[in-house]
Amino acid sequence: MPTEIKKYTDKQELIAKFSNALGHPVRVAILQQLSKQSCCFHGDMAEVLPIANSTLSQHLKVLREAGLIQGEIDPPKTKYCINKENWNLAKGLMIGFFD
Amino acid sequence: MPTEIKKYTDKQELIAKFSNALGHPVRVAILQQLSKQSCCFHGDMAEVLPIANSTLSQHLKVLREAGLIQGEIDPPKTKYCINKENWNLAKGLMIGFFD
DNA sequence: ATTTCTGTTCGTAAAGATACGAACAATATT
DNA sequence: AATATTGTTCGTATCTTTACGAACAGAAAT
Repeated sequence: MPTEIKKYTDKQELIAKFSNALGHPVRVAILQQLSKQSCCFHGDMAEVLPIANSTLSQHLKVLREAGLIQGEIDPPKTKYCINKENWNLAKGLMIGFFD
Repeated sequence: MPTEIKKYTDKQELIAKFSNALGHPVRVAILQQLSKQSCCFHGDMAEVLPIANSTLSQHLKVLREAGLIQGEIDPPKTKYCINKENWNLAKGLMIGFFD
């Protein structure tokens, strides 16, 4: 495992990872809503968005795995919030990227 | 064709489109280089990047179709440049998005 | 005219993304 | 205990992305 050849810098990988998470309009919509009010329930988003519930779960998972949001179960509902640390990291990277 | 139901706003679609283009580290690397020196030949990038020539062409096409770069043939070479108008559009959208 | 240089496009394979409904799990309510 | 509510996960189908080498195309030089 020390024989891993890095093809890209950590920064390039990070920018790509965050950008990828923003690469679908429904995920942009989710994040816009979430950044506006910081937190939101799955159900409230499902009412507004033009996708099936299961598809929404998948997109939320993508955002979670990219580190941009975090979810917590607040039975029987699930509440999703912006992960502020990574959100700010992404913000800084993107601003730096565009100069 | 008037019966098109819009699922997302133009802004959401645009952010997703630009983000998608940034969604692969090699494309991030290309744009970093290009934004640093404004223009660059295909061949010079090919020397540095860890991908085949044909793959590079594909990635450049993705960036072109997203509007972030433009290419012009300067025989026998091909020169690629940042599309400044769209670059600034993307910059503005991303900054607005992250607040 | 043929060869060289540069880059694109084609063909193709493997992997990932997106979508949905059905089935499942966990908690709360009856 | 049975039911209802809320989301997640599973199974599946379809499409897209990424990658490569081979074949191709255009201009320049021999």
